[in-house]
Amino acid sequence: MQPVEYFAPRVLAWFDEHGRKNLPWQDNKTPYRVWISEIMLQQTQVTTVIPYYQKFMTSFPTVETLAAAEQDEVLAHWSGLGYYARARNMHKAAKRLVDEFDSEFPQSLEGVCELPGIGRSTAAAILSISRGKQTAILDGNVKRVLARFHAVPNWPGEKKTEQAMWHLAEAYMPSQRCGDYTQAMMDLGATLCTRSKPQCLLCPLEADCQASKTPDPTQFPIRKPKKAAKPEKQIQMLVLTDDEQRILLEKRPSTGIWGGLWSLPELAVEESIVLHAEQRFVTNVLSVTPLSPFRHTFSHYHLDIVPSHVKLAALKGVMEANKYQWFSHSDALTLGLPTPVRRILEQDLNELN
DNA sequence: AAAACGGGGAA
DNA sequence: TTCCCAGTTTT
Repeated sequence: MQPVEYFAPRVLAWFDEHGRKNLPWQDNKTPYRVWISEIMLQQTQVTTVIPYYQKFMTSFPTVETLAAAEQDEVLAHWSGLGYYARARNMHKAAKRLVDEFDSEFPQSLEGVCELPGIGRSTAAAILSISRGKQTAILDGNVKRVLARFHAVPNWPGEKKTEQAMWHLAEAYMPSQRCGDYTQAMMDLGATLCTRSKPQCLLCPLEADCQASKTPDPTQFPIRKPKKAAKPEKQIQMLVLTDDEQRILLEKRPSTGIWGGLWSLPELAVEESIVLHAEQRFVTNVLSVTPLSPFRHTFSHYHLDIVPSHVKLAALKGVMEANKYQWFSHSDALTLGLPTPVRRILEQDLNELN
């Protein structure tokens, strides 16, 4: 592998040849103009940002004009870009700059990071591009370039990994042409070292890029570990009715899933409805009619519900007080019911009457 | 349908 | 400190 000091010159030479240098925010690179562009570019592609940026700069050419504007007016200029909290943060930061910093952008990374909506990477981009400071960025583009160059074996979302990547980013940051280097790294990630279909053959770093030596460089950065597939559970639910079309509901325990709500009696899918119901409710089953099964998804598992409509003869035994109760169909729908239970009752009405 | 994105704010 | 979210695009 080539020494660290070869990295930036290659990137800069590529930038001189292929980088973008005529974007609206690339002339008159004041901290204010770079700041606005970086905030807009955080969430949106260059081609979308350009017209927004131009209109924004026409309306708010300076930090003073932005600070003096009404929030509604600022948000109107943001309309369509999304993440509106960032426009609000930006407006707040503009007021703070004018009121507390005499309209001057801070010189230090720490100072810039104090402003709402500006974190370490955005602060570094502003200072390197507008003031030539040697401050490294680590945005999504740079993370991808570095993760591939070193074939980083861990997910960059882990704080340990991200910390290591910050060290890499700072190690490669040159002391000259800092702004061009920042822009070059963003361009490299955006145009060559893309998430899918990277153009490794055109990349100035290809010779020493560890990922490019693997069969599939797009395996880097390592993807976020997807949380384990949700388990699947199955349950039968019974719409038990008596000779007056009333429905038997069961009050659930106050803790756990659907705590305190009224629900339908349940049984395992492999159990016989007739045997189970006749034993549990000490009566005779007159008929069983299947309703449509469906899936209900919780945050942590899928529940496949197999509902049936069951007509019972008069109850012979006494049931636990308060736990079970008969309700007319319309009364039942006024209760606190879990969503799938409400769905079954509505379905029951449609399919049987 | 799910991941990515950079920072804020809740836990 | 660490975790989760916003709102849209991309895959």
